[in-house]
Order: sequence, then C-alpha cells, then structure tokens
Amino acid sequence: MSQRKAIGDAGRATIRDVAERAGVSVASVSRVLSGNYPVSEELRRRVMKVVRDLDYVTNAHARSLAGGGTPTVAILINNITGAAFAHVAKGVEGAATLRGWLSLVGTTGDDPERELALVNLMRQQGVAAVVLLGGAYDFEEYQLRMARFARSLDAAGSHLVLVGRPPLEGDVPATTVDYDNESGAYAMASHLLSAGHRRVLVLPGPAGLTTAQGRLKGARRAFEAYGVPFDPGLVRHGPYDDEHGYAAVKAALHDTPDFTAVLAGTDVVAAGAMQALRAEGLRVPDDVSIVGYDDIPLASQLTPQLTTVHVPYEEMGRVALRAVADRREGTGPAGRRKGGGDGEHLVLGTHVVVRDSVRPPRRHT
Amino acid sequence: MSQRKAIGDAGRATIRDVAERAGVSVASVSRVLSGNYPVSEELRRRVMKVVRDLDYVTNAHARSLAGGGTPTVAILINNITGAAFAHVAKGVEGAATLRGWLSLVGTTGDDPERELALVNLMRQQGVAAVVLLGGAYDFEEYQLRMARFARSLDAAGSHLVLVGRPPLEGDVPATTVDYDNESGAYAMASHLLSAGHRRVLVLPGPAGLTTAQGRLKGARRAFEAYGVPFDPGLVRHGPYDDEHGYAAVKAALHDTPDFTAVLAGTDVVAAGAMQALRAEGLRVPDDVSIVGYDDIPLASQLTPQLTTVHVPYEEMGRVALRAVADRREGTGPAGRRKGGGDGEHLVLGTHVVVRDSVRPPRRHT
DNA sequence: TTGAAAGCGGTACCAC
DNA sequence: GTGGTACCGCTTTCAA
Repeated sequence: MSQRKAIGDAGRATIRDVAERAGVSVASVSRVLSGNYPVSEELRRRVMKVVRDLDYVTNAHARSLAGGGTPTVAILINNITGAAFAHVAKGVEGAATLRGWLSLVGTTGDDPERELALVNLMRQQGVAAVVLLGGAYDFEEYQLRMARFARSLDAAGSHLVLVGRPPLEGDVPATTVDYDNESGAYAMASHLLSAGHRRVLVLPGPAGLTTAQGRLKGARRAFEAYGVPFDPGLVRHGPYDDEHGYAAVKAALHDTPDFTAVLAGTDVVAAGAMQALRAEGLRVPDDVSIVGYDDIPLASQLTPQLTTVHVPYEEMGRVALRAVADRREGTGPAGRRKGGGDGEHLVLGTHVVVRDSVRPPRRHT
Repeated sequence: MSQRKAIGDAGRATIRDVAERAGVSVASVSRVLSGNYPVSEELRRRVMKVVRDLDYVTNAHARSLAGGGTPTVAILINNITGAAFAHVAKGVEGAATLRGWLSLVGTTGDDPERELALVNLMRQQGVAAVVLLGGAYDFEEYQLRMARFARSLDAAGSHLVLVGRPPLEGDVPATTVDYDNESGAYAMASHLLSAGHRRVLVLPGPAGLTTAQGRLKGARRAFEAYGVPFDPGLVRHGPYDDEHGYAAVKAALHDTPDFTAVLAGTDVVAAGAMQALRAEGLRVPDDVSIVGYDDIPLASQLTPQLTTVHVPYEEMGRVALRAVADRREGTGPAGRRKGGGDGEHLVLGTHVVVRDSVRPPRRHT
C-alpha cells in the first residue's frame, strides 16, 4: 500500500518502516541498532542506509517499556538560579552524561505540594533516582515525608538521594550526600576569632533551615572554644539572599553597632551585607570584616574578594550520581531483595578559602 | 545492557495489579485515572482505594507509547551555571510546569557533537520541543546544522526553538526568540558617550559569537551617531568570564591606558574588569566607569552597583514555551497549519538600567 | 457503565 | 545469522 511514510506529522518512522524498506525483519533492525548481537556486514549496511535515509531514531518510550532504556536521574531543585544548586546540578549532569544517562531537572519553588507532585512525576517516568537538593526544615514531618518518598521510590525500583539535606533516621532506603556544614562554620568563625574579632554579627540564614542551624551551631562552638561570650543579640535570621544581608546589617548598625565582623550564612548574604556597610560609609575590611559561605563564583567577584567556606557542590553532585550508579550495578542479577535498610550517608569536607575580606578589628575595641 | 524484570511482586505495580485487586478491568482503572470518561462513583472509590494502597502511579512510558503522555520540552544549554541561561531555563520550566508539561535539561559544554547527540536523544524521547539556548557562531555551517535539526525534529512531530541565537534563513520550521541585542549595546554605549566618555575600552566577548558581534556593532553605531572616532585598538575579544575581563583590563592598562570607561560584554566580564582596575589602584567609577550587559543579579551585588543592559531572560524562556505550546494546540499566532515553513521570529526589548558605575570622565583626557 | 482486545514501537527468546 | 512473535503497561475503540 503506502510505500512512503507521510512527510509531515504523520508520525515518526518506526522500526517497522525501517525493516520494510530494508527488506529485513524488525528483529534484525533491532539487532543492528543495539549492536549487541552478531549481524552480517551486509545486513548492517542495508539497515544503516535506511536508518540514515529516514533519519530514524528509536522511540525511547517503547524501548524502556520493552526493557531497555536510558537510565535517567531527576534533579529536584528549589530554584534553578541559585548558584550553589546549579553547581550540584552540573555535577550530577556531568557524571550522568559520562555514563550515558539522561538527566531531568524540576524546580519546586520551595512548595511541598509541588515537590510531592514532582516526585510522583519522576516515579512515573521510571527514573533511576531522584535527587533532592538543598537544605530542609527538619521538623518531625520532614522525616516522615522523606521516608515515604524513599520507600515509594524504592518500591518502584528507583532511589532517593538527598544532597545537602539531613540524612534520614532509621531503616530508610535513601542515600544522603552531605558536606561538613558545621565544621565549615566552626573553621570560618575561628578564623574571625583568631584575627581578634569578638563582636561578630551572625547571619545564619532562615531559622529552622538545617543548613542555617548547622552554620550557627558551628559558629557558636567556635566562640566557646575561644572562650568568647556569644551574644544571641548579634544573631539575625533571614532568607539566603542579598536583601536580607543588606537589611540585617542596616538594622544591626542601628541596634548593636559595635560589631567588627559579619559572619554571613552564604556568599550572597555577604554581598548584601557588604553593600549595606558601604552605604553607611564603612569600609570592608578596614572597618568591618566579612566572611561568607559556599564559595560560589560571586565570592571572588566581589571587592574585596570574599573569604569564605568552600563547599564542594559540584563534587557532591558527582558523588551523588556515582552512588546511584554503583548501587544500580551492584544489584544482583537475581534482583536482590529490596528495602535493605541501606541508608548510605556520604560526607564531604569543607575548608576555608582565605581571600581579602578579613582584617584584625580596628574600629574600636 | 539488558535489564531483566525482577520476579514476583518486586518492581512497580502495574495497572493490571490494580485492576485485579479492585476486581475490575484494566480499562476501568485507566478510565478512573484519566478522569476523562464517565465512571460510576462506586467504581471510582474502589479503584482509588487500591491505587492509594499500592501507591500506584502510571508508567509514563507506556502511557506515551499508547498515545497519552505528558508533553515535554528539552532545554539544551551550554553551561547550567551561567546565570543568564539559568534564568531562561527558569522561564521555560515555569511556563512548562504551569501547563503541566515536563522539562528536561541537557548541557552541551559548547561541544557540537554533544549537541547533536542531545538533539537526537531528545528526539528519541519524543519531546514536544527542543530549546537551544545562547549565542552561536554563525558560520555558514551553523545555518545548515540548525536547518537539519529543525527538519529532523519537525519530521518527528517535535519543534526546534532557538533562544538568543540568530534566526534561521529560508523556509525552516523553527521558532526564534531573541532580544534586541544590538540596540541594547547602542543604548549602553550612548549612555557612556553622553556622560562624556570618548576613550572606551570595549570587551565584546568571543570574536565570532553572534551576541558579541551584535554588541560590538551596537557600540560602534553609537560612536558614529555621536561623531566620536571608534578606536579598534580599544577592542579586546575574549570569553565571557571574569578572568578575561581581568586580563583584558590589565593588558589595556599597559597598552592603551588612556581609556576612561569600560564597556563589558557581560556583567561577569565587568566584574573581572572591576577587579583589575582596583588591583591597579583605580577607583570605580571615580577614575574609570564600567558598564555591563545582561543584568543578572551579580550586577546589583557589585560595588558600585553596575549600570548595565537588562535582558529579559526569564521572559524569553516563557515566551519560547508559549510559542511551542500555542503551535501545538494549533492556536498559533497566525493559526497556520504545521509543516508550512513558518520561521517565527519573536524579538523582545532590552533597556539600560542605570546604577552607580558611571561618572563623567575625570582621570585626564 | 463496564469489559475484552487491538494496538503503540521495541526487545528478546525461540525456531529455522 | 535471521525471521517470527510473545510480551512491556497503558489507552482506546468496539461490544455487551
């Protein structure tokens, strides 16, 4: 009947079209294309020619339905424009690509409902893993919610990976890739203290967010270690954005102007803080020192370049993917019983990057 | 690599499991879940209960094979950590989500081979559209390559969208979403000229990249309009990164130190330039003025805040997705039938955002 | 209203 | 080496 496939939207060419046109069976075409089966040179030539003529590509949906298919990782992120997250995503994507995996990115906008919807969506897609990025509010509910995600994904043959989030308690099938958040803050605060600062304005981030809590805790511990009283009045919580940094410094300058340094929860907050200090005629670091956290490119683009805590975001992404890939290949051929309570928890190190934003206090004692 | 389905109830539940357990037919389950068909309340209840019990979600691959399926857009980006691109991606993603579409992100790392591989991969996935982001090198080859992509995608029922790239010539089925690049540069340069600057160091970006060419051209036109001689010796090409900005300014300070302003190709380049000037003891904007291009968050995080050209990246993303969605629903602007060589080309405006990095020249003439 | 069955595009096992 | 063909999980006629 119809020798030619309609040119327009009549649908893309199928393996059957190729088979017919090459005068071979679909099985043969499949073999040629998969390349994992002995095929005569003649056949391969014939098939490949038609494939090129038709500009044929296999239907990924059909392929994964039938068994094969490209493993896919889903990255769920709050906000794709956040530099730190972007680096994690880059790490995941890069490592995925290296293995021929595909990666999906979805943004949750910090909305739990949307997060749930996305997790389910990814489950439908049959992804090999779902990577959840970024700090979280570790209420009792968080654990329950994540545990549910983990089991749900696990039951579907997928896997949950938490990056930069608190690990799950108990016997939950999820992998956590984390960094030593608290130690980073400890080291950063120590740096300030050893430079002689005693009155430090601390901007940990959103109260309740695990990363902020960890950073605050680390700082506090450093003060203790140095025998310096820690003034809660110098702690101001708020979002991880420059506006908060700006506003917080302005307010502090009004309320408790005797601080000689600012310990910001992120580089972006530090940027805002720097703006505010300058707007008030204060010089950085001559009058006030500032340090950040994250070590995103912004840190070295500011003037003075920001001393901050380096977090290996990109590597975390890579590690996360590797963990998933390994476990996938590690799964025995007989389909080892799942649900094995493997709550793997990987922790990467952080370190202080000293640049130009810290000087010994000078303003006054 | 062949994946074998695990035996037993391991693996994810299927529609058949649900049907069996609810004592109904698969067709009924399908109907309940799709919700686009009259079903008795009793049946719905029974099915939904089992769905919840089993934590069942439909297999997206099977669904799209069978006809249904969630439309998906693929965003192909050079580098996910670029702020400008991230904003476009955010726009696309947001608009996609709004319509219940899914979005995939792939990174090409500026590698043509990888780009090709990704386009084919997306074609396999049967995506509704492939969005290619960012400037390109418009050699003769570019047109051919893109035209091939466009037709290939079109034949598969998909569609190519170019964002921030030169439109395709001739009768090619692709949509281009662009911004008025050259005018932005013209306006930006005019701003400098009207402030009195005459010797301006221009850092357009990579030679050959269309965005860089447009920005340079716009600047040049402004000089002409102002009757100011344009010195090619003050133009330095290079990558869109801060290192180039830094190096270029250092070099210029050595070779042609009489410039009073820097017209950077992007905000990031401007950041690098600013660093270099300061490293040489020059003040911004007192000694040298600087302007950027893009208006990413960095622009307002620098001190002084950067005067730059605002490019509506996020909106471009939104517009791109809308264009695809419309054409898919046949609601296209002109309501034309597909297959027609409709090279839609949408252009968004840009404008100068005046902040604090420009002052009339003072150093000396 | 509900059920049976025919595909959707591929893969892989089984004969020849 | 190749060619049949029985699925994969779901949607959608077509009957009942």
